[in-house]
Amino acid sequence: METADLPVAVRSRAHECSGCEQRAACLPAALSEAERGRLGSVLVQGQRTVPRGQALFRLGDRCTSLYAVWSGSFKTSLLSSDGTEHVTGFVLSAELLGLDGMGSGRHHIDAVALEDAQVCVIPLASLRAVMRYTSALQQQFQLMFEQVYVRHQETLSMLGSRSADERVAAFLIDMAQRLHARGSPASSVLLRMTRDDIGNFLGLTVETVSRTLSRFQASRLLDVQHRMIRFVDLPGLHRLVNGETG
Amino acid sequence: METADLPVAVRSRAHECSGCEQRAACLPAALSEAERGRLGSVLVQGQRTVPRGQALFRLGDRCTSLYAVWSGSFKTSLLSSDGTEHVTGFVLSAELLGLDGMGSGRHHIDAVALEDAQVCVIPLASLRAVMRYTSALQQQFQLMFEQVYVRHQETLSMLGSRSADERVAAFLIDMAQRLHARGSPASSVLLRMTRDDIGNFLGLTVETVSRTLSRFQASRLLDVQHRMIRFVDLPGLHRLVNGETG
DNA sequence: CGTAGATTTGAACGTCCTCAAGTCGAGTGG
DNA sequence: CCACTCGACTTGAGGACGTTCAAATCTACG
Repeated sequence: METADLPVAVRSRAHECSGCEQRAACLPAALSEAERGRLGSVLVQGQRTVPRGQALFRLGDRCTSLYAVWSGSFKTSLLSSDGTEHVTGFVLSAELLGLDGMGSGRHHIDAVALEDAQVCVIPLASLRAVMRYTSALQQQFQLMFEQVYVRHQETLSMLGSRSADERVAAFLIDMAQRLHARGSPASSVLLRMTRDDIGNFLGLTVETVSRTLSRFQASRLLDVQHRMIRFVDLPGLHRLVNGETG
Repeated sequence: METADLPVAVRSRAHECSGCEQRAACLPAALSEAERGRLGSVLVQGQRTVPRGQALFRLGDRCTSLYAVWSGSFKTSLLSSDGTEHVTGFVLSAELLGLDGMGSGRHHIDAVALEDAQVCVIPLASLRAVMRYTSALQQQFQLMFEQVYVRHQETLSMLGSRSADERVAAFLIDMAQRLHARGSPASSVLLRMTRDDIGNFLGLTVETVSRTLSRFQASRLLDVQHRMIRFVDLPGLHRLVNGETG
C-alpha cells in the first residue's frame, strides 16, 4: 500500500485555519479572517498524523494533495540509483510538502517525519479550484513558491561553500532563524535530526560534523549538549559563514 | 536603471507560440494548437535580446514578468554577503526565468546570459489572468513548477556527492541529457560556461575541474577539446556517478 | 599581432575522509 | 534497580583528495 493512501483524520474544529497558530506564515496568510474561516474548511480536508521515522510519502506514491506542516518536522530525501539516500532538506511547521508531485501527480522524493508530526491535507483539486476565484490565494501560493525557490538557491549557495566550518555554521544559523520565526528562542536550537542526516545534507561525514561542533564549542562559539545547541558567539558564527578566519 | 526596465522588442509573427520550435517543452505545451495561437499573443508580450555577459535581471530588480528562454542560455547566481558570487544553476532554452521574484515582485538572484540570447516576455499580470480561466495552463504551470522543484532536489543531491569525479561526471551527463532533449546530439556537449562557473557551481576550484576533465580524457571516458566534450565511454561515466570505482 | 582572459599543469600543503575504538543515553528485560 | 543492548555520537591516527600558489600555454577578439 502506498503511504499516501493512509487514512485522513476527521477534521475537528481545533484544526480550522481561523484559530491556527501558524496562520500568519501558512498558505492562507493572505486571506482576510473572514475568508480564512470560509475557505479553510474547503481547502483543508483534514489532518494526518505521522509518527517519528515514518514517511508522509515516498517516491512513486500518487500525489493528490499538498501538505502544510502543522506540528513536528520532516526531512526530504532522494534515492540515487545505487540505493544511497541523499537528504535534500528539512521542512518545518507552516511549510509546504508535496510540491514535488503537484504537476505530474506522482511524488519524486521521500518525506520522513523527524518527530511525531501532524500535517493539514490540502487536496490539489480544491486548491486549484479555489485559486481560480480567489486571486489573493493565487498570489499567496506564488509567494510561497518563490520562497521555496529562493530557499533552494540559498541552499545550493551554502553547499558551494568549500569548508566544513562554513557549511555547519551556515546550517545552524539557518535552522535558528527559521525556528526563531516560529517562536523559538533565538539563542538556541534543538536539532531534531541525527548527525548522520546533517552530514548527508551538507555533503560531509558524520565524523566531520561531530568534530566541527566540538571545535566550535572549544572556541566558545557554541555550547553543544547532544542535540541542543546554544549560541555563545553568534557574531563569530556569522563571520565564519562569510569566510573570514574567525 | 534596472536591467529589467530595458525595452521589449515589438513582437513579430516569427515569435508566436504556434510555430515556435520550443513549444512542446515550453509553458504553453498543454494548450491545443488553437488555444496556443489565441493565447500566445495574449501571454507573450514580446521578446527581449540579451547579449552575452549581460544580465536579464539582477537581485533587487523589480519583477513584473517571467521569461521563457527562446535561444541561448543563462547562469543564475547569488551574491553572498561578502561579495562572492555563487553560481546556482544553468538555464537552457524552453526553461523559465524569473520564478525567484514572481511572488514578491522583486528578483532575489542574478540571471546572466552565457551567450547571446533571446527570451519571451510573459507579464505576470497576463499569466495570472489567463491561468484563472484556462485550467490547462494552470496545470502546465504547476508541472513546470514541479520540474524546477525536482531539478533543484537533484542538484542538491549531486552536490551532496563527495568526490570531484562524481560531481563533474554528473554535471556533464545532466547537461548532455538536457541538451539532447532539445535536439542536440547525445554523444557530445558544447559547454557555454567557463570552467570557473562550473567549479563555482559544483563547489570545486577551477584547477580541480580542469584536472578532472584531463583525467577523464586520459582514461578514455571523454574527448575534451576546449568547451566541446565528446563522450567516449558513457556507461563508464554513469558508473562513476553511482560511486563505483570506474 | 598583441593583450587580457581562460585553461592547463606542477608541487606542496592542509582539510576532510576512512577505519577503528571508545563513550554516552535511551529503552528493555531480568 | 541494575545489567544489557543497540544506536547515536565522539575521538584518534593515518592517508587520500582537493586546495593553494605559481607558472606556462592557449584562445579570442580587438
